[in-house]
Amino acid sequence: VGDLARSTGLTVRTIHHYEAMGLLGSQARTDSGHRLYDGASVQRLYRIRVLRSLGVSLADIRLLLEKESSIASVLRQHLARVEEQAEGLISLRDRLRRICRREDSTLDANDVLQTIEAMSLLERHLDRRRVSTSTPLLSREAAWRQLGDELRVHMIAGDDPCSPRVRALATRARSLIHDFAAGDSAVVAALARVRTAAPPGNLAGWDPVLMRYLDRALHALEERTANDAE
Amino acid sequence: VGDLARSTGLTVRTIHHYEAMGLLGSQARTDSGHRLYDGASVQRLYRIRVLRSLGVSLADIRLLLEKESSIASVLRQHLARVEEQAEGLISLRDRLRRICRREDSTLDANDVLQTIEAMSLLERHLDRRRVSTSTPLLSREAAWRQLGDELRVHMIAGDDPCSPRVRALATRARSLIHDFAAGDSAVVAALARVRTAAPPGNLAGWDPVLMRYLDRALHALEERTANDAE
DNA sequence: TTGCTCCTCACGTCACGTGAGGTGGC
DNA sequence: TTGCTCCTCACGTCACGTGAGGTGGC
Repeated sequence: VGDLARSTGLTVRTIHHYEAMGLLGSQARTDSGHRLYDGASVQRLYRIRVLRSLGVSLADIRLLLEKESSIASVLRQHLARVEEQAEGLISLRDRLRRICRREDSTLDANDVLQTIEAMSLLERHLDRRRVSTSTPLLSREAAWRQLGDELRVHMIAGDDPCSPRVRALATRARSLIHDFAAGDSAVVAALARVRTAAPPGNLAGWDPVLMRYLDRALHALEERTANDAE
Repeated sequence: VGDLARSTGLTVRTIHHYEAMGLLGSQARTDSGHRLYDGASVQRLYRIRVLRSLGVSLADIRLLLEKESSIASVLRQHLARVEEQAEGLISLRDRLRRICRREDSTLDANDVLQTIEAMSLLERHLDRRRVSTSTPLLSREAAWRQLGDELRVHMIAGDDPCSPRVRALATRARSLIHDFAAGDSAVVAALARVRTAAPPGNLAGWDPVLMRYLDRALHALEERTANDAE
């Protein structure tokens, strides 16, 4: 009978479900059809409960109980899945945080949606680069960090973003950006949008204020290039 | 028709599903019953797609599209859910990592399961404490950190865990432990098990080696107390 | 006779995927 | 006539929750 439920902390329905899924062997029945359980059932349910608390699927638990696979391998496989899920969820969380942070002021739906799309486009681009590119990410990050440090000096000194020294740095930044984008102008545009609309908190030593400063310098650079072309 | 599918990157079935869920208004039909879509449909589907990529539910998206709620509020609510999920998943991931790390050597299923249960018992206890206790967690952590620093000196010096100085520290540790357990002996036992079987990597400045050292000292202390009692 | 537990279906959850079976346009 | 697209059901997913309707034991 299901005093079992009370002693295991499960619901009766859950126990029936486990039985239907084949996690409990066939139980003895009383004349009236009521199930009879013994200590082994309690033990079995206890194990199931612990494994379920880790999120292991009933199918995997069944394999385990049938001794067709070891705890070690099941848990390791499960860990792999959880790692992947957690990574995805953390990245989603961070994207949402960045969007929600700035969004109190600017409430235009279209704008927000485009920013979101820019962010996921960049994420996809990063993933592609991660597998395909030969230049290690670390050296790129070092280049950005170096550039950020130099640029910050000018920003703190209050230099005009159009001044020649700053412009030289902006040119370097632009080249790094185009290098990263690998000829994809959508990536360049997405970078520009994300940089102003939902800047990452701390990436390679850059902060939002510094990014805005770079943005002004890049704008100045673009205008100048346009003028030269005329 | 569903060239729409190709131009939005969705499957035909997905579009039909969205329509069934009320996310697309009623479409015009051709004589033969085929649906006709226009630019507005593309725009609508584009928005749905972006929001779905954030994991927003179809129900929430519908509310948004019907202007019954703002993007800002929907995204903030969604963020709250995601934060909670991520927190849970991260804690699960960390528990699994700690279990899998040691588990290659000791493969006894019962042992592993009991360790898992000890870990979740501690987690629950921590949660309860977090809301009920008046002593701030930070001061407890500081006490542990201080104790760890002192103990490490003895460990590095190669002092016997039974020596009087170390024993004094172990007594302090035991008092901290009982304070944390608040009279619950199951918590004390769980702590002992987790400490040896699946120690956290870095908690308040403690590392597994230091924990094992403390463990030996505590054992020595217990034996001595038992002897005194005789 | 009245509560209580037990039983067995069976629908609902969430966002679709995947056939199943049939019809219109080239 | 032959492919292709389109249509509308409808089942399956995962771990149960939640009644629905009926029966045995006190």
